[in-house]
Amino acid sequence: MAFAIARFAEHGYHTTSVAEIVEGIGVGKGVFYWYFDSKEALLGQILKDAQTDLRRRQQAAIGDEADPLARIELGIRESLAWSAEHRDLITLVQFAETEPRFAEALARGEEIAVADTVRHLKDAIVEGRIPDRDPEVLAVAVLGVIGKLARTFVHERAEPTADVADSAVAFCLGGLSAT
Amino acid sequence: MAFAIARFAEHGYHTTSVAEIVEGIGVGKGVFYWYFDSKEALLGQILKDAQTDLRRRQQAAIGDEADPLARIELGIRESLAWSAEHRDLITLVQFAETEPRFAEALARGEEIAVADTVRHLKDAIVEGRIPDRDPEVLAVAVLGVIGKLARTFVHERAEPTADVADSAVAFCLGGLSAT
Amino acid sequence: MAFAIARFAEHGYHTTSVAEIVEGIGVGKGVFYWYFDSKEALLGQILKDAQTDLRRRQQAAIGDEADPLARIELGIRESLAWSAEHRDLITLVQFAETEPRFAEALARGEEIAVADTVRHLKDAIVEGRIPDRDPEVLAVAVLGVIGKLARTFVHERAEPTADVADSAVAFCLGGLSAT
Amino acid sequence: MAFAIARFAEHGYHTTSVAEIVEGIGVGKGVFYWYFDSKEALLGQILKDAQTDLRRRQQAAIGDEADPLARIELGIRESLAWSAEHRDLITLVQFAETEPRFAEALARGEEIAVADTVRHLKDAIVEGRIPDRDPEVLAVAVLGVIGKLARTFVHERAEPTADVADSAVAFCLGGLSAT
DNA sequence: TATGAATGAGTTTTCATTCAT
DNA sequence: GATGAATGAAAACTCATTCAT
Repeated sequence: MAFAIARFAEHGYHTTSVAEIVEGIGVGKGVFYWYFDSKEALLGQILKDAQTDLRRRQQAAIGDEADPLARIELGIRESLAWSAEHRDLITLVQFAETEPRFAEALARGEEIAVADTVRHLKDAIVEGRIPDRDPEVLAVAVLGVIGKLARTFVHERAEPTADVADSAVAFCLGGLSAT
Repeated sequence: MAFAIARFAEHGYHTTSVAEIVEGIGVGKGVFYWYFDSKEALLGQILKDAQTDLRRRQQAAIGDEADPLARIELGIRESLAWSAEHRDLITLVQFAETEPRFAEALARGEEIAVADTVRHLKDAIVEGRIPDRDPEVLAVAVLGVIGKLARTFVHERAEPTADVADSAVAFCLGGLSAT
Repeated sequence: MAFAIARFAEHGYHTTSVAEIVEGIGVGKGVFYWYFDSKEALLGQILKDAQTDLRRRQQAAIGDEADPLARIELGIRESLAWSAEHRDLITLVQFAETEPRFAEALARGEEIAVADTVRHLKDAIVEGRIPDRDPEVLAVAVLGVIGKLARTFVHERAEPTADVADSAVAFCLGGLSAT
Repeated sequence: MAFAIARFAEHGYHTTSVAEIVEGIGVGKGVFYWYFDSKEALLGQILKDAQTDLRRRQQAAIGDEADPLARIELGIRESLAWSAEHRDLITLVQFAETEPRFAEALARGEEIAVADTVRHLKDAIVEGRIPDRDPEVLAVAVLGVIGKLARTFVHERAEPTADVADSAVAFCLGGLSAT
């Protein structure tokens, strides 16, 4: 799977053949179809694992932090850190969203991510920390900032993610607080 | 081209065949290759036209507005309005970014979009309207918000774009002003 | 036709499209089909004209020469001279022989060429100038020498055909006289 | 390959499709591309093998014969015998010479064939067996006789090759000895 | 378990030919 | 007489998937 992720991200899903993948890891085609029902199933598995892993990481990072805005900040930082480690997956998700058969599966994960953020935002609104605006829109805006910054600045092994993370946090918290 | 854009966005670029396109518009296969060198060239042309059109629209909307933050607001609103009218193109761009051969061409357009925004941001910083932070990062964050909101909320013929636009503007200006 | 001959010889018959030809001479496709029923008919016409022209030239060169071996020598020299002027046609004939639909038409021309030579050879045999061997085989051998030398040494605008012609004549007359 | 050779020779290279070939031998289309990179590569391989095989046969036939003219005679007879067994290849080579992309590869084989013959001729000249004329032209003339006779008289499974071979040898040796 | 030759439907692309203008 | 856009059959080639070994 690791090899497939790298190839898909580098060459594109459709332009990477199963032959290329099995050749790259030095096994026969049969072994591929032993582990995956199809090429499509492989990508499905990759996407599912990615979403699961990111969410687990975010939850672990947030822990039992009580402050909702602090929870959002921790989520943002963890998302960027995860993105830095999994650049290829970002690309793959972006592609998968453009084909209906994959988009469907992704939509559920996206909903969960939005729901997580919405929960924090509602808490913050209730506590009077941020003005009362549609939390769903705000959540999507935050995810948009993170995703785009991840795609643009989090290069393969670049360390300076810290600066970008600071900016991202400031921008998002500022945006959320705007009246 | 209009038909191809719709099909590509709906079914995916690779999963839409040239046969499907020409059949859909009721012409022979040869006519496709009379107007386009290849399927790849068709998408290239679509992307190029899209970027050109969006930029023209933004510039027209901004006009000679003197206030840099107002220019950014106008740009955001126009981008969302354009996105509402060209949902399919948003999807196509998203896909194209994931395949190297298309990504290259897109990169130039993206650079221009960022540069446009950076110019406004620098003006705003000089005028003391927003704090002095890396304008490139801020510009990308703004584009991230717009893109994600466009993809998520600007459904095919939904009118309520106005609300989302208000939120987007508030969020972005708030984010830019954050210290 | 001159342009088509050049293109066919340079790129091959099948790899040269009608579009290429009409574009090269700056006319529309319609005009091509006004003068020729098909691409195949064009090549057929070219081949026919070529055979006719070569034969006319040979007959003119031979004139009313009485000596049969002198007639053969004149024919050889004229063939090589003609080949020098029509290198492209040599290539085209060579190709045409390899496709049944063209080969048939060529066969008749070839038969005539062989028959012409055979007549001279029979005269020479009757006069005791050369030994009595199968004149058909001898004729073909002579044509083989001429054709191969033409293809190999008679380059586009090379003058030194004279040397080659001398060698060809000597070789052929020697070969015919061999016991 | 054997089937392809037969079809190409019978119908022409361009007018024989890959589909026709695989259908003829009762396999799927993919198997063709498993063994050959392209239709072009198939012909390339056929031509290469043919040249290699013919040369091997000639060398075997000539063995360590000391007399240069005897070597040439053996070469001529072996070439005609080989041609009788591989009529189709003769046709294919003839076609291949008319398309630049194949002609290039053939040219090297032809050079070798000429060089082989030139070597014998030079020996014969040094030994005073034949007059001192340009051995390259003589070699090409000999190859022309062999090729044309092969194409014309060596029909599919005709036995009477012996007569033709005798004539060919006589003609060529006579031609070489001509002053 | 593992291999990789084989399959064949499906894809992009070409191009001789036609015909409305 | 000319044009060149349009046609669509046919070609080369790809590749996810299968299965005998």
